[in-house]
Amino acid sequence: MEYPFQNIENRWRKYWEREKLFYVNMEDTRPKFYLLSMFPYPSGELHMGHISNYSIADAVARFKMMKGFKVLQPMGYDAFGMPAENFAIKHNSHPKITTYQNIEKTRKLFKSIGFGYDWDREIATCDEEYYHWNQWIFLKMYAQNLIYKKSSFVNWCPKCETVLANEQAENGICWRCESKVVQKEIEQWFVKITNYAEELLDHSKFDNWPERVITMQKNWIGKSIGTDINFPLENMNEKIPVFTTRPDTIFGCTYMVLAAEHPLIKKLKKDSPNKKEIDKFVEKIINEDKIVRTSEETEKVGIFTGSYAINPVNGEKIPIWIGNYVVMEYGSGAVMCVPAHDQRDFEFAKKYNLPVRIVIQNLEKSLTLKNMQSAYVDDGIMTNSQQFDDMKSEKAIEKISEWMENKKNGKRSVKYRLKDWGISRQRYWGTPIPIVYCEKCGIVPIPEEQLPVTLPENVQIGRSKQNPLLAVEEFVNTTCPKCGNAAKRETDTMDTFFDSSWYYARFCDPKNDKMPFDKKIAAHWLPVDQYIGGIEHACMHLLYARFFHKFLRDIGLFNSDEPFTNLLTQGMVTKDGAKMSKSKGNVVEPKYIIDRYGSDTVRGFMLFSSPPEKDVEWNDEGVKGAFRFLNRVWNLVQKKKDFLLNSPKIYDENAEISPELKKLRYSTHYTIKKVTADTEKTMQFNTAIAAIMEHLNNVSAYKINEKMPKTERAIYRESIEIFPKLLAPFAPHLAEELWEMLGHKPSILESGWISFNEKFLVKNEITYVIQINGKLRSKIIVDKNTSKDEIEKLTFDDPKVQKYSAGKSIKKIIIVPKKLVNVVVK
RNA sequence: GCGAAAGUGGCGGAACUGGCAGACGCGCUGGACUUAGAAUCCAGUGCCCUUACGGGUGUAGGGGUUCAAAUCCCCUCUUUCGCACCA
Repeated sequence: MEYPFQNIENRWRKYWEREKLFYVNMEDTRPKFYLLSMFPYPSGELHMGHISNYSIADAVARFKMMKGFKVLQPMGYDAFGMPAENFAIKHNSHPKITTYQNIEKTRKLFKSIGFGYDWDREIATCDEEYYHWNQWIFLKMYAQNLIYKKSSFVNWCPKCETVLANEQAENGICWRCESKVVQKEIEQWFVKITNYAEELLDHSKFDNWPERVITMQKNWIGKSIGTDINFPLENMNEKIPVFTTRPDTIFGCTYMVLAAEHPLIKKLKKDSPNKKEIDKFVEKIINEDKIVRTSEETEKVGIFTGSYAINPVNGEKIPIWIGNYVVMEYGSGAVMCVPAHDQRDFEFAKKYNLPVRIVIQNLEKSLTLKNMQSAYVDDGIMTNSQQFDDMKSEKAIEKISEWMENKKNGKRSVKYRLKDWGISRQRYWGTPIPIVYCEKCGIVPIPEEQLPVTLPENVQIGRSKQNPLLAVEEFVNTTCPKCGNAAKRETDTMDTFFDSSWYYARFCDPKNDKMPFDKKIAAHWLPVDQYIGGIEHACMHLLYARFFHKFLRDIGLFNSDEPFTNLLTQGMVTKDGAKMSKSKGNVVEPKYIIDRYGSDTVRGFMLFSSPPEKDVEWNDEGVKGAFRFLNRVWNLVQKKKDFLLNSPKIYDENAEISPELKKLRYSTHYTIKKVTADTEKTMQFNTAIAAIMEHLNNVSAYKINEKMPKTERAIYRESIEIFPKLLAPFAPHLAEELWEMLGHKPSILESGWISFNEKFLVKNEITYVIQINGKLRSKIIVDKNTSKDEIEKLTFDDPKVQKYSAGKSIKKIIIVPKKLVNVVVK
């Protein structure tokens, strides 16, 4: 018979809610533990990925509660953004209606699973009470000069007259109308995250972050140390700054390449005879996919501008080209080209017959223009470089930089691959940017007291081609906060990453209507002790949130440097080797599985099938296995309940007991140790659950009878009493039920975690593995105190050893204490 | 393309700091129970040779270091994630 999971789960969910077990009380003086899972986009359905993610978090939360912490586990919704807007268009409705409907559904599903959230703290980023503070933070950043406007390129569909996200413009084709996407230059708002680049590179304040996330962030920020050098233009009173990490090669610079987006091109082409070709070329390059364009394998192409620059170190006239392999986003959008010592420049120079000059020789001095098949990019000895000849190139980097600085023609500098963060979106469903444009006063930020700038509801979604806000006259037309004259509102809304960059702080004080959160309350809860979410957020979300934290610290709202002390990146749920998605038709509905087997089974399966940071492959049969396990535990307790309740709880630890009983007690204490360590240290719930299963097998194998002496009854009782305790993080409803069946008062979460006795884990006998030439041939069991000499003697007494060493000479014998013996024979 | 990871039976996975490969679960095979099925329980289960005893072989592929390699090093292949307007 199946255990009555439905009754059990309903009953305990109601109990937890009634007793407010997961609602945090600020008066509670126990140490805090803030556990946060990345909040979901409310699509109206939870998929298995969510269940997996939140089951991991809930297990940690419950474990920490039992360990005596005051656990804060909140939940909310990342509700703004393109998918929500598109969902509404598809259903011919309004995002506000559909989003709140979907939130309702999502909340219901969460509640049906019994996750331990403090629902009083629920937030949705599309609530006015939330995005009010996005605007407030925006203004604070604006006041600190961290926000500015600049023109940049966006994907633009000429037919739909709308800006497209990268995913809507795959392969340069509009997802709706299949027109060719072009790059359009528009003015957008940017956040100077680069001001914090150096501090973001400092990962030393984390307790436990996956090394790979740290590496990815470091590479994403991409610090490089080099020199800015100015190249004067011939016949023009203008200079082109270039950034180079190899100033030592500057005497070998024979031409220069600008990015197609470089602002100087407009000036240069004026006097050029081939103006039309340049325009055509630039347009073509700008509209190419950047990943493809800058790929090493893509053929380097360029066009001569007709203008020349002067190499400041030797006065040489060098041609200025425009090329596809230079991007505007990095450095200054211009590079000095040294074909002999940079592979990209080398290929470009070969193609267009530009001069190549060797200025760094290898140690053998064997480089010649004729034998060069590729650029020589290593260090070496300077040559063709006037006063720097024969110097080591590493030293020349220093000397030439110094020389340029003295001549006021350059400066040592540090550049980052990290770009400033473009937060403008030409879309409706997001936080309005609190700015007005006044003819008299220019760009005017809305005063704090006048916040929030409410997102108007009266819009036609999906009808108008451009940003729907442009058509809402009562929104756009306003008065200037400075001079009171008529003015226009900004119609761009914010990137949703802005919303999710500080939500962890709002959860600490979600109802505050004076501030985004109270300083003292935030200081109490932050940083988040454990953050859990997908690896896909390694660079963007996690860097943005770290940046926000540092900014809010700098304006005095936080007293910590980092938002998340520990990070766990969990894997996704796959089926048939692929991520579950509707288009692939491999979605498993959580609701169906929960109705059939219960939430404890689904949690158990998710946690058992693989370690948390790995993907979980969904398997219908595997779920049945988890269900079977919980049934076996329930049946065991159900059957033995009366026997156990009539057995003593404590026993004499020193009493002589049978080897079988000793084994059972060993299993009990070993399992507690294993589950505790796996849960606490590495969150390896898969091995923790495996250990509980193993213990169940051990207990089931132990035969009992009514006449068993007291000590034996007590040890047997102990072996069963640990099940509800150890299962409480993974199968919380069943655990509560079993705890009560065994005569305890609920809730088990308030009963404390369980400890083991190291005394019962001591083994007196040790099994040594005997290897001959590294191959397992025999085993010997010896007392734990046996000396090395004795072990060696026992090894040679072993018939197997004699068999395999017969007629051979013993070369060596290696004894690894408490493990093995390896005999090398020949 | 660049950056970051991963690869172990039929499947999910386990293996401390280099020391018995395959814990635990699924599946499969055989048995018990049953009118029958489902469920449950018991036994077996990497592959190859062998009736057995036993032996060989095996952690994506190739090479190396070591008494000893899934684990360390080099090369190759495959898969996954990210690449700045998906969140």
